[in-house]
Amino acid sequence: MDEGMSGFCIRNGSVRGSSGTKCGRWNPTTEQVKVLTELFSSGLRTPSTDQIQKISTQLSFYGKIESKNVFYWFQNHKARERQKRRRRVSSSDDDDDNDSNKDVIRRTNVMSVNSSTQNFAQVYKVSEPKRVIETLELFPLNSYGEPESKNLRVYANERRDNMFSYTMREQMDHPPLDLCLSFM
Amino acid sequence: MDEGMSGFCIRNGSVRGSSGTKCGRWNPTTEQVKVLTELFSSGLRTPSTDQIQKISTQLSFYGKIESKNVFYWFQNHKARERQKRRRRVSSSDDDDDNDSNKDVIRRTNVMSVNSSTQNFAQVYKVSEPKRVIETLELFPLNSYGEPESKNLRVYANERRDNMFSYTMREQMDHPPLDLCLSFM
DNA sequence: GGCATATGAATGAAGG
DNA sequence: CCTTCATTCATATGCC
Repeated sequence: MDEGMSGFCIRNGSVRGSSGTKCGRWNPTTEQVKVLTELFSSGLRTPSTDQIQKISTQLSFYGKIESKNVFYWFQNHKARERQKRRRRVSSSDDDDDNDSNKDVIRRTNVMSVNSSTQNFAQVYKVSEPKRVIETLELFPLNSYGEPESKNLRVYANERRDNMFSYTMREQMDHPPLDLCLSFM
Repeated sequence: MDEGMSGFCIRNGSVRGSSGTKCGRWNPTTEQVKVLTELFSSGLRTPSTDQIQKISTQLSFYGKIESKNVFYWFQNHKARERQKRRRRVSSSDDDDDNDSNKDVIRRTNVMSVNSSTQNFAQVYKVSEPKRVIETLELFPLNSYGEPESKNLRVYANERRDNMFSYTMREQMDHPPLDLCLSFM
């Protein structure tokens, strides 16, 4: 409804090219897609608002991007993967569309954190002033068997592999930007 | 979960999409969306069951609709408006935006409505929070995206014939408030 | 140039 | 209210 036809791009007279600055809808750069894809394959499927923000901020280095783009990207990517599986499977093979692990990343943790991690708007629930600072729990990745991570103040290099210590060395020619996607 | 599908592929009258009017889920007509949007921008956020019922009844004139559709519409609209707000806080850039409900009338397919000008006896519970209602501004008939001459606020008397006159006369037991909705 | 596919964006419907 | 899933719409892009 609002934007109607996704045309927020008020065509400033310099677009419509065929490269880069297209207006209208987000056009991810190769690097952005790459990072997003890696995050996804690491198990991140439904990033929290916080994560979205961080990812977005990091990716903005490669080009214009907004939080919602990240949000949609994950939504779509997940949905399509499932859809594909759904379509092609149905063979009732062993492959039973095990998507139940969708919450593999979140669930269990994110929600319980308070402090700055309010989800979209936990504001109304101004009840507990409990701990203020805590550290967000890292997402469990492929194992939830880490319930004891009380001291989750883990950082990039210390993590298993669900975290990208992106230090683009290769094709990088931009500022540091070590993308430590340990967000959350 | 008992509603089942209620799917009715209805009329193509002025359904938004351009493609096949899929059935299965409610596909609001532009008029319905318009009214809902106006109600929302007037301050209505969480209509009571009673209001939902009435709104639904009135909107059924424009096409199939059920109470639950109205209910969901408000829930979603409100939630998304909020999310949009939240998300908007990142993106370093000064992404100026029409955060206001610029509500574009998607297709403006102002079909000729057999305007029966029903009396939209709507119970606008002038409850606590907002009370911004007075008269809804008319919309630019069949033009969209064009500059709204600040002053084209037309009122009831000027309405053509597809306008609802919110005049709660019947079950009214609250302040005046005549909501003049102009449809297309 | 249209048609086919990929994918960004939107939103109805639930679940919790 | 908050989060998520399923569908669908709208474009961009690639192929012929």
